[in-house]
Amino acid sequence: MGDARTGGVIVETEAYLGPEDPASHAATQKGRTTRNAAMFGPPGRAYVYRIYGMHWCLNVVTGPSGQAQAVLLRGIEPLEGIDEMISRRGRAGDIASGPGRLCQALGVDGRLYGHDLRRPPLQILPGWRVPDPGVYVSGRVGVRAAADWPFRFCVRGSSGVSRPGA
DNA sequence: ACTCCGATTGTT
DNA sequence: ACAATCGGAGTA
Repeated sequence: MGDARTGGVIVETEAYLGPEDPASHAATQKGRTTRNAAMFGPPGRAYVYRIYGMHWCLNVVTGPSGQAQAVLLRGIEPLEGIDEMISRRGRAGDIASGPGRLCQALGVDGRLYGHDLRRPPLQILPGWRVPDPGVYVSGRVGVRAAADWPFRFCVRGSSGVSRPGA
């Protein structure tokens, strides 16, 4: 089966701002390009891009049109269609912890560029509140510029977090 | 046209 | 510690 519904709870995210954020694909020097165009579009859409020539990364555009703000989804804790996700990943461990793994597990690729995340085949649904003590903040992973900006949010103790910290 | 390198992952 | 792998972005 390659059509089983898959999904989980988002447990690790990273925020990226617009021109004022040197680590953002929308940084001033770069401006609007073909690749980051979705970032400048309306919120609630998917900004998908390829990294290192082999992995996909999924962002949720968050700022209003023109502001180019987005949130990178770095990890989910698998809930539905686990077998399908394991099949897509080709391994049982680390199913969807990490931006690349998350996309592979959910079957996300460039076809979803600009997709409206309120509707199938990929949607974000209401979850539940996590009390502040259950969340910790850290610097961003894998970036050179502004790596220390406290924009990474993780659910404490979750197995879906890619690089567990405090 | 050419070079550099990345919001990563898996293996050595 | 390092290879895999390639298109985007900058330079010319």
